[in-house]
Amino acid sequence: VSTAILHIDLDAFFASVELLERPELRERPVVVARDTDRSVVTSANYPARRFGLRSAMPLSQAKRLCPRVVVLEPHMHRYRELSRTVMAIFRDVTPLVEPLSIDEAFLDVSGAVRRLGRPSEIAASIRARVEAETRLTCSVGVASTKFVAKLASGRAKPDGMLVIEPEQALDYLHPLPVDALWGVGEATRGVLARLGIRTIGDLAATPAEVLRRAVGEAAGRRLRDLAHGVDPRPVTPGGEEKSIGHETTFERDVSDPRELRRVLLDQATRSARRVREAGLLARTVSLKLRYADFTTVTRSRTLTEATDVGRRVHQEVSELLSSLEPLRQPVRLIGCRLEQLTTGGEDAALWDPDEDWRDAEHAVDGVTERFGSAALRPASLLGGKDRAVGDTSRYPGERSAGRLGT
DNA sequence: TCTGGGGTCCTAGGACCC
DNA sequence: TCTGGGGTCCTAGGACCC
Repeated sequence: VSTAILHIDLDAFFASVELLERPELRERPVVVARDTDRSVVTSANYPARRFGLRSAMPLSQAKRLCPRVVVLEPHMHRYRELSRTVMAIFRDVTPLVEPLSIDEAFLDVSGAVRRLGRPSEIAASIRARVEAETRLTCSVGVASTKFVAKLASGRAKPDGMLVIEPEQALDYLHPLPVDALWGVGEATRGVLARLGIRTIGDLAATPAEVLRRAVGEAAGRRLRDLAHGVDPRPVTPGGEEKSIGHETTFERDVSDPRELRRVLLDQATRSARRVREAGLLARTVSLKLRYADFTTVTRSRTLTEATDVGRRVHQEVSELLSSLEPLRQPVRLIGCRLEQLTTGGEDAALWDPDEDWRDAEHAVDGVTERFGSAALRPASLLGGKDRAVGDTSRYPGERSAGRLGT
């Protein structure tokens, strides 16, 4: 086994991208977040981290900890664009690139060693290229397994590199707290702590059966393996997405069912469009609701016939909402997700999203996208065309369709 | 402190099939 | 007539990651 897996992670990615255009703010504490009462920090630069600001922290708390913090609005399209640039640099080195998220990836460079030198040299040249072409810094962990490489890149931050040779791995791992492991968060850490398991070394010394009872079959085995430095997962590029969806947290809790269905229509339309653009169809539609007290419920339904039509999705998700009515509390968040994506949708390359008038159902999606849900009132645009499709005379709030499981 | 939005994976129970 | 065990699908919920 060679030490040829790289984990590369852009440093404070969103904040760094914003600072490209606001260099005068570099030394000041900066976070990226939508500036609303219920926002959380999505990225904090290093000066902000000195005040204890972290991503996922409520913005209100961040402002309390650091009143002079500068809040910058996110620009997802820029991040996506720079992400593509950086991933392309990685793919120049090897086709074995597995993006983990918008700002990090695993690379298996074992096949590039003869051509490009030792993994640490490859890592150094990638770091130089990323900085030269994007003015962003990244950190690289080099190891013989994915999870040790990921731990190493975290340790190398910011703007650094750390190589962990296979024979050093266990000495490196065992003193670390259990939640350093990928897949151990707050809940699992609590469960393990009650068993006296605090470090990865403790974990390695725990009998498999004890672990299985504590955290379940799959997690138990995985934790034990990782604690022994065992991680056979290969770097695998690509992979189809398994679900597509959108969710919205309201600035103020909402009780009005018409308002909820308006938001659902927008989410259903956008989700279905993304499914179409991927040339896929969705078999399962699911609704997510978070009440004022933060309890969250989901309802889902698997269709007999997969769909990529926004109106169809909206109809399902609206009926799922009906099954929860009357709502026990005002709603804080609502979301719509499409799962069980299958191929068989029309090839996205064959149609132009702006000319999506192949049939009346997709036409309805097009109208919704262009003119908003108000355009769907039978009186305005769609009366005749709509009825031609059948069963689409409903619009948000018109009726409460409680019919399920037919 | 008071909790976003995008996801993935796992568990558990029940239905159903062989 | 009563009962086994394994596998898959569906649904709901939850942990976790960035």
